[in-house]
Amino acid sequence: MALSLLGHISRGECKAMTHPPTDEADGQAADAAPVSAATVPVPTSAHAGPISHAIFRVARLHRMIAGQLLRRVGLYPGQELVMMQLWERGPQRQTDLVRLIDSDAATMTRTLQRLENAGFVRRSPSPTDKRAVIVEPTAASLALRREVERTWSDLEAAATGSLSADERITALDVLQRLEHSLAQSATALEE
Amino acid sequence: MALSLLGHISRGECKAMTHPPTDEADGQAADAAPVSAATVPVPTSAHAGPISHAIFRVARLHRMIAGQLLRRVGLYPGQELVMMQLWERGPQRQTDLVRLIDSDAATMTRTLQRLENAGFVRRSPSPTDKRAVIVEPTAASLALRREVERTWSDLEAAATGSLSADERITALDVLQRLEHSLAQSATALEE
DNA sequence: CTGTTTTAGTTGTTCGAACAGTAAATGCGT
DNA sequence: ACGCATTTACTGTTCGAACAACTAAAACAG
Repeated sequence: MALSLLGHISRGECKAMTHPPTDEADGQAADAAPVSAATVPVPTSAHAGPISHAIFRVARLHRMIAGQLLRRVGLYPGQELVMMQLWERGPQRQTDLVRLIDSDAATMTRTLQRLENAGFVRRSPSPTDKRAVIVEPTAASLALRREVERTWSDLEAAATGSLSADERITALDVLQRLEHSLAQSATALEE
Repeated sequence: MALSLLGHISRGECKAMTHPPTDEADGQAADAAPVSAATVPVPTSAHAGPISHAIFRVARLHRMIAGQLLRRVGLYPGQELVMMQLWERGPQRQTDLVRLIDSDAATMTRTLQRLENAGFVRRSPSPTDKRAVIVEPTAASLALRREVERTWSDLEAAATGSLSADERITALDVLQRLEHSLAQSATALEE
């Protein structure tokens, strides 16, 4: 059963979102405003934080679809980011990748070990810095590049497919406002 | 170093998003349209899918902050969703929780085992269905409820703190459009 | 009633994410 | 030149997420 993709849609009351694409379109207004009764399986969290909850759902769906698309290419989510950096910027130290991808050194180490085992990456000690490891994409990995790029455009299409040009601009604006807001909170949380 | 929170902000070139809220507002047009030079550390993925990439970043920040807030309460991200369902709806079978949270049966099993070890949940065999396990919140867990609810409102504030009422409405609308779009794609990907 | 299918839950495995701790090399100030 | 903080990378651990395979019980069909 898993999440099986669109598992989150399976809460039956979310009418306009059931699999048969029969009646659609009116979906978003319908299940947001009314809040319905207490009988509706709207997760508790929706009361407390509608936008947080929406972010959560969008994020999960987005990640899920990305995972499905990447699976076809033979990568796990996250690995594609590393490969794209390597393809675009060439050989680098792990630290550089960590900074660019904005990831964790530990995660990067293990992800690169897996990419190395998969044959997509070669790692060699840096001649100038005995601590550093230089990472570079293998020739074999180059065959993936097109597929990964197509995956990204597929993913973008999945997210924005039913949006007009104006809506996409609005979406980007909203997302950046949210990011800005979250980033501010993150700084506050830090010290 | 980890992600250290706001690690992703540390790429200095992302002007309109640096901590000092000095010049903001113009952000989305600035780093989306021009694409700048090739020297800017805008992740490769941003070219291919600006909205996808924005979703990804918002999702990560959101999850990161949620993790920080939940840590104070003694829960891991995801566990709070289970507890909230239990608090609001009382004893349930695992399957019900899986459907409500929209999670995975395997994940639910292990999450509940951990919550049981932490003393927040009690699990007992169902008297009517020998397959099922009834899960209920412990008395000890009730002390958490307020804190978790405060966590959710804190998280909502973190995401929407710098947004006006109108912007929040727009944000919710956008997120629901994105969800709808992604959900549609998910169905297409399924069969 | 018997045989098949569906449902509920568990376990195993492989991922990334995050935190802590470690070791080695580098760099910097005195 | 020495000492000390920083940088770089790795390991261990615990999470959730996702997939596969499996058991046992229930529901269903004939």
